[in-house]
Amino acid sequence: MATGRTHRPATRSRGIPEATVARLPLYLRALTALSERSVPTVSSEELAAAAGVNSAKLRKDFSYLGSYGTRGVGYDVEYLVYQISRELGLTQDWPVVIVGIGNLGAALANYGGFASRGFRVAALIDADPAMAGKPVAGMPVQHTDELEKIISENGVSIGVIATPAGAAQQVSERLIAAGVTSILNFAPTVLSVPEGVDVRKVDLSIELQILAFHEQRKAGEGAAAAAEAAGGESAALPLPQPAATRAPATAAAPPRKSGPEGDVPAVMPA
Amino acid sequence: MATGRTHRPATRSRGIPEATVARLPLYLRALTALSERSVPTVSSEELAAAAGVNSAKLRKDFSYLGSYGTRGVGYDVEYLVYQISRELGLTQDWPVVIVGIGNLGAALANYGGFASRGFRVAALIDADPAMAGKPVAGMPVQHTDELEKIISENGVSIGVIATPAGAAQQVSERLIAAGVTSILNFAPTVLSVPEGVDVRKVDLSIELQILAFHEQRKAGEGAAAAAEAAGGESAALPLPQPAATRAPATAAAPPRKSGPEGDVPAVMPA
DNA sequence: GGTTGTGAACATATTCACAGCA
DNA sequence: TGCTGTGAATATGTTCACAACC
Repeated sequence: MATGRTHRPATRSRGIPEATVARLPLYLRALTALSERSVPTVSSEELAAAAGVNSAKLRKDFSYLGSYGTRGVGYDVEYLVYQISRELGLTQDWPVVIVGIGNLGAALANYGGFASRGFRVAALIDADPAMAGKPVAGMPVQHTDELEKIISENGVSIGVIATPAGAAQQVSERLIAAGVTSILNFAPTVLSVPEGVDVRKVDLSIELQILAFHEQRKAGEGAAAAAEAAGGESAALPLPQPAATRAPATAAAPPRKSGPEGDVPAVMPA
Repeated sequence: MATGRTHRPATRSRGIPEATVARLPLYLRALTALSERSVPTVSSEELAAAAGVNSAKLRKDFSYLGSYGTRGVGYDVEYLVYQISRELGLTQDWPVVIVGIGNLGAALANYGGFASRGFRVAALIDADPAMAGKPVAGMPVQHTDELEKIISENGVSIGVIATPAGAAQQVSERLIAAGVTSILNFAPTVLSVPEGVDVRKVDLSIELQILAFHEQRKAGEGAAAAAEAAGGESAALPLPQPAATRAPATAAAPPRKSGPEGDVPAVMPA
């Protein structure tokens, strides 16, 4: 059951636009790097370049947070780091559980930039009894039976799902019932969650398919555009040949519309 | 020196809006599931629910592809699978290389939904000589020295970067010089690439920080909203206590603006 | 009757361009 | 003079609501 939606309906939480929120971590990372190099101030232009956006966008983004810059000078790096951290809620430490300790879960557990950036891995959880007790990233894996206890004892409100697709919905339900209200989902499924729960998804094959779409387009028509502005270190891009440049070797004739007999090409074997 | 941007400037490739392109894989996945259950047709309403979007959006998205539905009936599942696959360029097989075979790279290599969905792992590449020859996901890891040869011999145009952040820029340059024009970047860095090259990034800590932002907001004000529509199996959400409900235990007094002396709170240890 | 396809209305996001201030 | 902060202009995305059609 639960026909609920997946992303909360863009509530424009307090005034800061979603698009801006999504870029704050980027700015924060760039600022942290500057801070480590003891750079005292940056201009919007410099910071924007470091974060990979344009400066008008960055200035507008910052304007939602307040007036933290100095005209004619730029932004104080340390001060901005603090303000953005606070805005993102990183001045407190968020305990996080990772459910599903396969290759991916282990990779996530080992990910360094975790603890350092406002998050703490409270537990690693897996359904396989054989995994229980085994140390991953210096931490014993715990069995799914303990899930509810772990969540409530540690006050966990953010869960990461790295299970197979089939288990994800059920895991999310248990997490939510136990008190989790934000989920980062690596499993390739749409999660149905009640209102008030945030879900973000990370999906390899979706990303690849989006890239494939643009690749196809490049190969198709203006295959010149790629080489065009190739200034820099790359000498003469050899214009890649993606297997067949644009001849669908699979799939013979596209079935004519409204003919659901069944002789349709078997794209997508499963 | 490449001051280039990261995402291509939303070229509205051929007419299909980016936002629509980003959802096509979602529809495709839902349709594939229906196809496996031999469901012959779906309404926009049903399919939208399965994909986690609303039906108006779905219909508008499909309208960019053409008129593939039948009024009063719905969409023919097989036919739509074919059309979307074709639109995404999945009727051909894209060879892909994965660079950086650590935990994450291995996880990606083992990801099943790879081969089945229009992509083929052409090679696994790692800089560590000790890895060379070792089989991962039934495939020998090859050394970075071979990168250029692998790319050109296999006509690879899509590369996946799963290296540490420090190596990512350089790897991307080599990939691009060798002919890659689309990159999926898992390393937490902004890549500078020449125009014509597409980069998509997947970044754990950015996603977590976005979730933290919304979490903080929930905890702050209307902490009631979460419990509100909690219909279903979850009995009485216990309103999680995220460490400190809203008291920045770290960071004492926010440094006053334009005071770059250095007594700024040490948020973000690194 | 039921469902698609789509203009029109609305909402969000980006970019421009410049006034205002250090 | 140099840079921020922001209104206004534009572009993109979403939703509504209904005519067209099966």
